[in-house]
Amino acid sequence: MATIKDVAKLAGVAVSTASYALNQSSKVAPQTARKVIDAARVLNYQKNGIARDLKRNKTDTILLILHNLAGPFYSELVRGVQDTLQSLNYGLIACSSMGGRDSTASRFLAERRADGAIILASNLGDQEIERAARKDFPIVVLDRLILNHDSIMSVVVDNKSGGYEAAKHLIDRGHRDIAYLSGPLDSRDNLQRRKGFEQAMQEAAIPIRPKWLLKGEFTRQGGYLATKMLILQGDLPSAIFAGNDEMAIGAMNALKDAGIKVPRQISVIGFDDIEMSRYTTPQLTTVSQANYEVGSLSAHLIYRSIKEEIAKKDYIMPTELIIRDSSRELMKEVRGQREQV
Amino acid sequence: MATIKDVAKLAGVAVSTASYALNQSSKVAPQTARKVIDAARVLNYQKNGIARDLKRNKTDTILLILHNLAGPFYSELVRGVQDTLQSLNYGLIACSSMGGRDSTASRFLAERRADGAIILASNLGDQEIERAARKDFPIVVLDRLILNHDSIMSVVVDNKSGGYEAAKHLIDRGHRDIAYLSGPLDSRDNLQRRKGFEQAMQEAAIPIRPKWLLKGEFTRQGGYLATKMLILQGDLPSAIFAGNDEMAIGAMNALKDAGIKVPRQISVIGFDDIEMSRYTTPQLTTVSQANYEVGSLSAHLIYRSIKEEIAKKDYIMPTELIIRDSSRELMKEVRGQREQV
DNA sequence: CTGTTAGCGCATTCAA
DNA sequence: TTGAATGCGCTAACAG
Repeated sequence: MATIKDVAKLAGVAVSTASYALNQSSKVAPQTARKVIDAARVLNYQKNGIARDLKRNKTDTILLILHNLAGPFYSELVRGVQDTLQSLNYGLIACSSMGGRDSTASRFLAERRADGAIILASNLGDQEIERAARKDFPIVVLDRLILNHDSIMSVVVDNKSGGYEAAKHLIDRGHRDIAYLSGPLDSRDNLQRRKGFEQAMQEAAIPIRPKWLLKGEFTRQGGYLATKMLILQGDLPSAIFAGNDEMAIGAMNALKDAGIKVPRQISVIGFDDIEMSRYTTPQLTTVSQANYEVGSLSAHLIYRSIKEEIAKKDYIMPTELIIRDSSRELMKEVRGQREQV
Repeated sequence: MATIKDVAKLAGVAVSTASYALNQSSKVAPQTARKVIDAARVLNYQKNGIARDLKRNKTDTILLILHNLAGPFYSELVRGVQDTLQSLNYGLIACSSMGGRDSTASRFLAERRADGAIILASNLGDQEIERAARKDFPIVVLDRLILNHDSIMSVVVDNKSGGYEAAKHLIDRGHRDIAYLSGPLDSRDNLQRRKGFEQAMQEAAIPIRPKWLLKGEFTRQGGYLATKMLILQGDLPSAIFAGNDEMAIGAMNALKDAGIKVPRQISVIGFDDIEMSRYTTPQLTTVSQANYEVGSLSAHLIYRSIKEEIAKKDYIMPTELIIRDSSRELMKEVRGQREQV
């Protein structure tokens, strides 16, 4: 590997001159620059980015930490981050936090191989994140609230209000027997969504039946199994509110397998508005989050933190109910029937 | 930021001793090590990974280059890479090649910020890849064939045979009027798939009608628009072979919008077996690639190249036809009707 | 405009 | 077993 020294030597100039020339500094005469550039080409010189980072003490790169690089994740969110950082002239690298303390994410976080990080990985401990964040290494967390830390900003979706809207949508259409398909209990998202659900039920004075509170781990399979159980129980609700779309899809699969028609016999509603939710049969009613905006905002926050133009602040983003075909008005006769039970 | 110097000072030892202690070397007395570890904890010391990389001249990290981090990409492939590298104790970072020479991918490639790269990004030039690859920076390319370079290995899917199988499947079921929905003309994948299609047509002595050769850029929208055009043309084929699933989905949407039933009135077949292909209505017949294996193999190849246990070699992976519901036997009466045309 | 020089933080060699 | 010294490749302050 040719180094800048070799280039300087071949061009017959000092290393610093070569460096200036290679970095398009105006301090160097055009002809000298020419010589340097030529020498670099001849030697097929490529700057060593690592040495550069070490010296400059910055990388112009932001780290995006996902639980699993192989998805499913919010592609709109990533797109928001990607577009924004590109326009700010920052690089973006993504890595996974799978594997605990040995994960690439943990390594990069601890060893500070970027200028900041955006984290969407619930398996990373708050503590680890808090230890990594500093003034010169701001972090935006997307899936949790970490307050009281000067260099950590939280951007969260208003899950509670989203959950409320979703539940209200069902209630307004005559549903009273509603099951909630829960995600992991340690997930903030899940908790908030459920709180919104509970609030709507309470306002409508509908008691929540424990046997219609199921667990599905936010996965398609989890939703499938939980719904299977629900079906086996015999006493089906008239609607299922799934804590996320993946589980809702699993639930619809289970219902389909059991010959139960959605939405004719049972309504299903999800949360997230993942792309697939437009391609299920029937199309899934769900709650949408402004994911692109979340991503873009996160990138801006990191950027402005680095440039120290910003005081720490946290954000709560609104949600929007997307009504599609998997939910519908409870039929009158069924309503009557059910009330007899 | 505390550096190793601070740790050494606090522990009352030399920097080298601190370094050894921190790296679990056996050259240091247990009690000395203890002191160092404690000092590190007190100072909340975190090693500077960049300095370490510079000194060691390696990063223990592999770079995965995707055209667009925000997908859609082959998640099974990424999973294969991810799992394998993790088991080999290598880190994985992913970045996008969007933005041409300013992209993070180009920077990382040129500045060699990793120990090797796996590339699945057709917008990167062969030349750029060739310039980056060296003995100590092996590259695996997945979407193209680059031979004659000692440090570049190609792992490609047998697209031609896949295209042949898909076309044959249609032909065997009585279809003769088949449109081919093409991806970007500079895409090797697309070209090979089409070649397979042409071969099958030729063997069956079916002429290829230029007006049924459409372009869709491998995107859903591209497939949608191309199919819209096809419909407007008036003379519909009895089957559409889309160069990838995204376009096939776009095509099915266009057909649905026009009230044309799949597969009753027209068969559709895709390529890739993306996850969504199981969730379309009807489910999409397509060609599957062993993506997990491709990813895993690529990771192994990089690893073994780094460890210099390997001679350069290229791989062609087989495909498999996945028959679902979007394709079916051409009805006899239609067959007759068509033959009159 | 150009050259000399001092580190960036760390791992590692060589002496002690 | 420990410590002093060196250099990875680069940038940037400073001096000329």
